[in-house]
Amino acid sequence: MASLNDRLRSIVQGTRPSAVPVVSPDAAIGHHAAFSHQPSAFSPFGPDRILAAAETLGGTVIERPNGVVIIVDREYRADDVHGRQRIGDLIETIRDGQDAMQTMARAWPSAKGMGGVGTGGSKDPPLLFLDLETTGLFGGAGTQAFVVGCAAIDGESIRVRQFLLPGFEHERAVLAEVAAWAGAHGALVTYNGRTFDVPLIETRYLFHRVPCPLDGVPHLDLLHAARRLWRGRPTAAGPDPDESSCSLSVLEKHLAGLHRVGDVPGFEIPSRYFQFVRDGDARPLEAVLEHNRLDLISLAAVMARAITLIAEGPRVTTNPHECFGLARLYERSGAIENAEASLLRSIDLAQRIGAEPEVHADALRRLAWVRRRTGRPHEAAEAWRALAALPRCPAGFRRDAMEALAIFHEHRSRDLGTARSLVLDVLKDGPLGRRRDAAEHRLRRLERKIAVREQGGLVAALDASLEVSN
DNA sequence: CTTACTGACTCCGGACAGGC
DNA sequence: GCCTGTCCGGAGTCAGTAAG
Repeated sequence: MASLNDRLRSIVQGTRPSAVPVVSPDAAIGHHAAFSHQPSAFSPFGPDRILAAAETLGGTVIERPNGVVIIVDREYRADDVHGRQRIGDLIETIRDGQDAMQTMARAWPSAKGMGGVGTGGSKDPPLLFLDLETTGLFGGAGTQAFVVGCAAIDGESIRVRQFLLPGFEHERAVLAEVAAWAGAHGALVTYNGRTFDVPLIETRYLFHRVPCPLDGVPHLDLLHAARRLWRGRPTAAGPDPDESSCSLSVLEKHLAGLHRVGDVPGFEIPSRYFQFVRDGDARPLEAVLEHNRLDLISLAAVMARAITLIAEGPRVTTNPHECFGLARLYERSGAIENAEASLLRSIDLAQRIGAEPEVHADALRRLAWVRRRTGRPHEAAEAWRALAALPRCPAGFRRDAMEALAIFHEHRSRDLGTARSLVLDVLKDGPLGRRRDAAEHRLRRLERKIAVREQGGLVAALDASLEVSN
């Protein structure tokens, strides 16, 4: 610490810096210690507090013409674990995940340009996992990011670099450092970043009239794939909305088995930073930085699980719910064969477990839709029949099945009697509004057709008997 | 608490097919 | 050729939900 103070004094006195580096060398980006800034840049509290804060947080300080940045670097090595996940396994899965990422990109085209972007393989620029800690949730020009957390795969490790804003007046310097780092990376991966992180950081660059380094960078927001795969999943404790949500903190427990100890609740994060800005004591921020690092690694863990499911297919899950979500994801991406295989497995799993009438019914209904849409009405009818016959089938699903079967029998198999009795069953259910109107309309039409057919039969019989008598 | 994005749902119009 | 019904995509609406 004495050396830091020496260095600090030299800055305050406007002399050249001593030989002690205040930033870790980073050849890829080309940082060099150049601590010659005028002391006025360190308001509201002095440079000693910034250096002390960096030391408290295990970081380093770099100075730029427009301000000062605290940088905290951490490395997660292959043998480290995140919950029950080995970091090395996450890295390997993500590295090999190119095809699965493209599937996600096709499913959510707003993940602009993910196709063709590497996943951190030897020739690709590494993915940039991004997570901000901000002064609030409210967005707009008043909310600032005080930690820009970035993670990237580097060899056999995940490297996390956190850019901490030492005071509001240093924002331009932080943004410039982030831009330099982001420029060395490829596609962006976030959690709810499309709504939160990216618009917020774009606003900050816009505010300072500086080009945003994320403009035009391919972006995969994992929230949407996560919702597709895991939303509304039942939990061991029953239907608990808190435990079946798709927040990152809930998913990391579910997917990676990570249980955080002493984690900072999100709502507390802004106030810890305001406290730091007031008194310069960085200790409350240690937990905030740790929270941010865990979020970044969890983001990678969620991504790895999604990649495994998409790449390996439905055989790697024994959960009918997850399997159904996988089918929906494939369907969105246009991989209809994979979608159908996943639906069949979901149905099979639900049948074996026997405890999931909703997911079972949902999968059968989806299977029927997929088959009808791909021009296989007879196979679709099989699925509708299985759905209508499902024990404990939710009423709405059964009604859909009977309507679809009535259409099938009227127009495809030409079994008007079966169609009519199905419509009568639908009407017994007491549908309301347009559904009732449609069913009554169908019934009248079927009865007309049946009468015509019977008349035709009578005429034919009469003709035949006349022919015999002649 | 705010914001904006998504998905589910409904409605509407056009394309198409089949029956008469 | 007309009528009826289905299918499909696009537009509009609304509720739910992540982020600190």
